[in-house]
Amino acid sequence: MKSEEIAKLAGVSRSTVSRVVNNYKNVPKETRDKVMQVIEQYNYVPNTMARALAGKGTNTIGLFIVSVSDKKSHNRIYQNNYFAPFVDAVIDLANQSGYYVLVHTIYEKKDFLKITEAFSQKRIDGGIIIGTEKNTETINRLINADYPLVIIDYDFNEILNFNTQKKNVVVINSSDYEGTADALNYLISLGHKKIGFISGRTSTFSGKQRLKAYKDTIKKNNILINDDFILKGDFIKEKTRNSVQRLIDSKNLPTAILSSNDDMALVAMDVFESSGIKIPDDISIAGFDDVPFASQVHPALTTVRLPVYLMAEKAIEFLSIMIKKDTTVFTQFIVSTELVIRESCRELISD
Amino acid sequence: MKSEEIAKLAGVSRSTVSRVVNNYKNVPKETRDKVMQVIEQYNYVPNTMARALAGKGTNTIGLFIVSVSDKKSHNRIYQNNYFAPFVDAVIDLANQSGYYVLVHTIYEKKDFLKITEAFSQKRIDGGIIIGTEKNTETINRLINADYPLVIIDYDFNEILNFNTQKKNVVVINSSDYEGTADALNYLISLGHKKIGFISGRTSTFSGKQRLKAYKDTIKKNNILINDDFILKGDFIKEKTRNSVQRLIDSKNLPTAILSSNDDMALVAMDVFESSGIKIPDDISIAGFDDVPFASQVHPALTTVRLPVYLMAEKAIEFLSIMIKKDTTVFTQFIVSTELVIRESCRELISD
DNA sequence: GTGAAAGCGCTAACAG
DNA sequence: CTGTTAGCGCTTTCAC
Repeated sequence: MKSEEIAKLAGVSRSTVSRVVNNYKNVPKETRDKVMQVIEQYNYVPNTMARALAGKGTNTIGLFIVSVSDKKSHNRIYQNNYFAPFVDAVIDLANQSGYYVLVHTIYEKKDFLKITEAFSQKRIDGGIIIGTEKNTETINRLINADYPLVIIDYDFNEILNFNTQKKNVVVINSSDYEGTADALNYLISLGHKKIGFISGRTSTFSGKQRLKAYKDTIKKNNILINDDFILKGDFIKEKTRNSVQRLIDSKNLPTAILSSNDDMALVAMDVFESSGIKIPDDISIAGFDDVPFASQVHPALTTVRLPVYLMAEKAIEFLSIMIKKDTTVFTQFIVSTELVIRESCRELISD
Repeated sequence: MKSEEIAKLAGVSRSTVSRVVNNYKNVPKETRDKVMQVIEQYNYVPNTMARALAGKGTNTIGLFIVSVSDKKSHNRIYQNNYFAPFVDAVIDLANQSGYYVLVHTIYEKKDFLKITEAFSQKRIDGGIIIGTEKNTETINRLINADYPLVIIDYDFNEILNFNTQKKNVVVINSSDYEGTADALNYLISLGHKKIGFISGRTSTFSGKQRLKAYKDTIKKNNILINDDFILKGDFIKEKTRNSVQRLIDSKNLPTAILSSNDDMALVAMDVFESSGIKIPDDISIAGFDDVPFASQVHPALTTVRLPVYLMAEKAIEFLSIMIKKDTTVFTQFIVSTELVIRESCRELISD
């Protein structure tokens, strides 16, 4: 069923059918109704490929998940507690808004080409990029081409520096700095002074912010920073396991540890308990993200909640606005985190 | 950069460029090399929309997640421990094979149209359908249109009945019946005789099979089936919570319970423990699926592992074969489950 | 072997 | 208001 046939059946031309389909105003109600009836009767849906070729959008958005690492074994998304819920939420929300979603993973530098390709081939009307290690060059090319773009967890200043003209971009970040400070202040209020930190990948905006907030907050409270207490985790479980084990072997433990994310906090809990170190009795642990696991583990993990669903909602919302070209939007949107106190931290009773 | 420009630069016609791009044999190596060089130099990629319009495939597959329910509040995929890993695995694997993936959720009957639409609009070359409540009518229409299709968890006999001609379909199921029997036999070997069952949605093939296996196995072991011990869970957490609570209130507990999936088993554990009923001391519990949670909960859940990743691999593999049209494939593929014994079941010491 | 030309289904500028 | 016409970029007969 093509527009020509509908036209014939309705006794009009293809152009008129097109006008009706695209909701042009200059079609009399009578004609419109006549055409619409035939369209509905035959369940006609215009061919998207032809539409796209002729210059219209494709009604689909791209979701790119980048997880570039030096390692051979990549951190596959299906086993990542942070990506997975976001991905699924985006799909769900986009579909509800009538968009198709093209999802693509990026594990190597050359995969970035897939993003530009998807845009230049008109496969997508707009895109969302999430993940570690965003490629600045690619991002700038996309922005300069004025493709509607939403970037999750990215340094907005980088965009400001590279782009004099404001374009169609929105960056969505969370209050990583404040969230980290909140958690730390909570730990300090519990009487902790020897507070360790498991850092994430600092090539990530949030990873960088959380580490900075840790150092700043510790200093601000007149606590001496002990570099031995800053563990490298890089958001990778295996690496975290090793770092924590080394800390245990050093026989010099902090009384509390804040982790840059829950996945690493959970690993730490596991390693500590295997070594007979009880949580929260012997050491307090807090995380960041509030992944589903966090609340179901024993003891339940105290953590800083990242509103993943809200972030997905905002991403779709902004992208939708940009695609519809009602207005151009260039902004950073910051969602608030929230400290969720559970059972993994205890008050330090000073003698 | 379009084929015409490449043609000009290479000193040939668009047709020749097309032939080179599509790997036609009747192009002399010399010409091919000449064209290829220009293509690579300018990083030319043919426009997929135009290609699709002209009759070629789009190099993208569709992934449809159906979760139809009578309820208003749908069981969103992003919070479903069974769908999420499969979805993510499929995306990952498809991307690795060079496919783009279009993901779509289906929450209402009318959403099924999106599947046929995606195909008829040539948005996708093939599709994978997973989830509850598959719409037989839609599926038959798709099969008869000969669209490459992989269906997860579906009764193959339904397809055999409705389709005399063998078409391009493969159904991927797991050994639900055997897996259930394995778990039950394990429980029986532990000395349990009063074994309850939390059933899933019987509108699902796996849900039906698991229930059937439960009844058969219990009977086969000369144990009387107590209908009070068969709890309705329908793969829904809230429903499960209520069913379990009612069982507790009845004061007549089985000594062990097998759940149709882990999510419900986890809910049951939670409800029991809230009522002061210890696992596995007071009651043994086993699940099905082996979701990531299962191994990290305390006590770790004994369950039947569903090889989700393998299922995703097979789905892509078969779909790929069908799309390439090397051969037509019509078959059912059954992946094996495996009993994973952990800590949630204990031997019943008879006096 | 390779180019010319038609066509995939749709939109948009141009007339009327 | 509405039909006619010319593309969008590619594939594919059909000749040469």
